[in-house]
Amino acid sequence: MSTLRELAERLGVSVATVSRALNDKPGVGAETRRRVLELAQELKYQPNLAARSLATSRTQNVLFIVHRRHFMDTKDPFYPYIMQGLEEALAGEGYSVILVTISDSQLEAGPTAMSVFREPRPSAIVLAGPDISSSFILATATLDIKTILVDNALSKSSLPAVLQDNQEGCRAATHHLIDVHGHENIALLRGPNGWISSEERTAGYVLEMTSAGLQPIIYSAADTTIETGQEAALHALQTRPETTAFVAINDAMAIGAIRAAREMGLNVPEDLAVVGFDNISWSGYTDPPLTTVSVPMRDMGRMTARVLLDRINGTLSTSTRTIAATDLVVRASCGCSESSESIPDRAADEKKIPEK
Amino acid sequence: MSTLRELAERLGVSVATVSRALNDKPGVGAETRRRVLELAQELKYQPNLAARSLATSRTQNVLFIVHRRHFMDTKDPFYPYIMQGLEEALAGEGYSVILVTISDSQLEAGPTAMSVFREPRPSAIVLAGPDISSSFILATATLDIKTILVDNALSKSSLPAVLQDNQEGCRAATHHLIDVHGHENIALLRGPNGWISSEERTAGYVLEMTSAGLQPIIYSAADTTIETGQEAALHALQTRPETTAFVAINDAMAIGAIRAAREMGLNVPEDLAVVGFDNISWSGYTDPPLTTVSVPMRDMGRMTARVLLDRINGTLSTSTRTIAATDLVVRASCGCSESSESIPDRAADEKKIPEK
DNA sequence: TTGAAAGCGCTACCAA
DNA sequence: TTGGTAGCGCTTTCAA
Repeated sequence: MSTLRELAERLGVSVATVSRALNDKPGVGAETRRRVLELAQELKYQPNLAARSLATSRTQNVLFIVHRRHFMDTKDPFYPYIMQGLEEALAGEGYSVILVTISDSQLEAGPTAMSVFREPRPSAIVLAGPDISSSFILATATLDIKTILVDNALSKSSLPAVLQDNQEGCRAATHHLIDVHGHENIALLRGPNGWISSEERTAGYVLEMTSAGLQPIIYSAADTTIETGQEAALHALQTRPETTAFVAINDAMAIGAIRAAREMGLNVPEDLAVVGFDNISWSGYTDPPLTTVSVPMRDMGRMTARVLLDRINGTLSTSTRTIAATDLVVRASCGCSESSESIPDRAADEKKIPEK
Repeated sequence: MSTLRELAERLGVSVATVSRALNDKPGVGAETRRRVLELAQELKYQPNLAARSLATSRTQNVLFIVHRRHFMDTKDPFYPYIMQGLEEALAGEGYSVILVTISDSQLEAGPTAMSVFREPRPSAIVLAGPDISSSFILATATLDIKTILVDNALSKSSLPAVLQDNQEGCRAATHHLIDVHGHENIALLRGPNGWISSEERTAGYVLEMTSAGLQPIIYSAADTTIETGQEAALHALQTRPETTAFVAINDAMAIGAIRAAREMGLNVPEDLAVVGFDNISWSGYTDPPLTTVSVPMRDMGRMTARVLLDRINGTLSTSTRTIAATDLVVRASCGCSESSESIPDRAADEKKIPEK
């Protein structure tokens, strides 16, 4: 393990100069810099992170904070994918990703009560999921650590956030039912209010319905599971038998809707069309295979890394929302024949929207 | 943020004494130690981890290393659960868990090529999954960093490992088919050789079959997915129509077997019984609901933490395998009526088997 | 543009 | 049982 001093001695310069050269800081002659970089490469110099952290009181770590109940959600694992994308993109940049799952009581106690925020502090913090309370977010943001939200956003704040295009995804799904399959009585199956993705998906549905001159019908359940989806769909089918299609806020509820249809003796998609959202791994194996909207989760992790790096390096100062494109995945539950599944993948696209 | 020196000055002792007291090291008077601990508590003293790492050349981090393709396996997410259990158990002990996903080329290049192994080094390394090559494992083990395997083990080595009770689980599942449902022509659907969990599960099946005087029939597929399970089951049904039950090496293959049955016009469980392994989250929602063997993944993460802490603290010096108990989850695909699903949960049990 | 040196806060060795 | 102190390797300020 070579050290700064070793490099300095070999080159006959001071450690300060070597440090400056290696860190791209001004005040080093071009030729000197070149020689330093060359030798560093040759000796495979790796900075000692503890020493750097001690001197700067910052680690090279990024905290991935997620609610304990939500990290590995059984009905819809979302955050592990994002974390992996983040890790893959950050590993090459010299940053490590630390998993921190927090409980309700920690959420309430706030970030300062957590030892992971002690000196030296992380380079950045990723707050993942809509169930991180805004008080926790706000408290974190005042800590002078780069903070970014994923699958969540604060309406009145300028915190950077990475989101999937919920509204457009749900709009496209609804549009498909209307335009391709000619449905008119399309009901939305959704969960409780408050989560940004639910709200945006609902907005997409409503937008498309009204712009097609159709009446939006919304059924809200207390949760977004197979069971609640089934219940809500059953209720919908009983109270409004004219319903011919469901847009579900996620795949679990969509699967519940298919079960409800079967329970009522209805065939999917002949008597009832169903579309979901998220494209979870087993949505292709339901009977019939589920038409749904895919969310590029790993890409969202990579996007998060990019935004973070931009902020850490000071390249990007304006606050932005980064929106990952979603894609309609057409299978059979909407009424299509399953052959047309592949739609060109624009998952890697991303657009940056300067906030306000 | 109080420092060691601050405590020392307040108490009128040296920093060395304070350090010893706080770290439970010998050479401090009982009364002095008490006073130090008291003041530390009062001031909420938190050691600066960078300083400690610089002095000891060890971080307080634990690396969770898993193959990039395997961390979030779409057909059977396993490691995120384990990682979460690990994190939960370690957070209170002052350790952080860093996710490191590695590619094939990194696997080949070995641990020393990775920057996460530079100075200061992690307190411990968790190598998760059977697709970490033994050369990588061996190289890691020589690094003088506490290393532990999860869902994997080296036969000729004394490395500690945490595993689920695959053999007993598969034996119990097979036993259930024989004993409760009277099947005699039971075939095993499995994947490629080499993975320890597959081998052990196969062994459990073979053990139970032979001890019941029945002939084991094994179908190996190239992978353990729904598709390969379906193919293998189809092949089995065509070549040996007398088959009345399948034991599948995992839930995905079991689901494939159910699809194959449907394809052949067979009813599950009336004409064909199927049991799986892993109890993945949607195994309760297949048609019929899948009888399977549950693996306490979060608990395995906690067990890993415990073994790690024992080793770090030097409490435990003998190398062990820690085996997490598995449980048969009886649903309907075996022929039972679904009511009996709950079997007392002994998931938290664990037994330690001194190696050799 | 370069160098010297003062820390950062802790651990661990050596003396007392 | 205690204290003094020399690093650990880096960043950064101040002088040259």
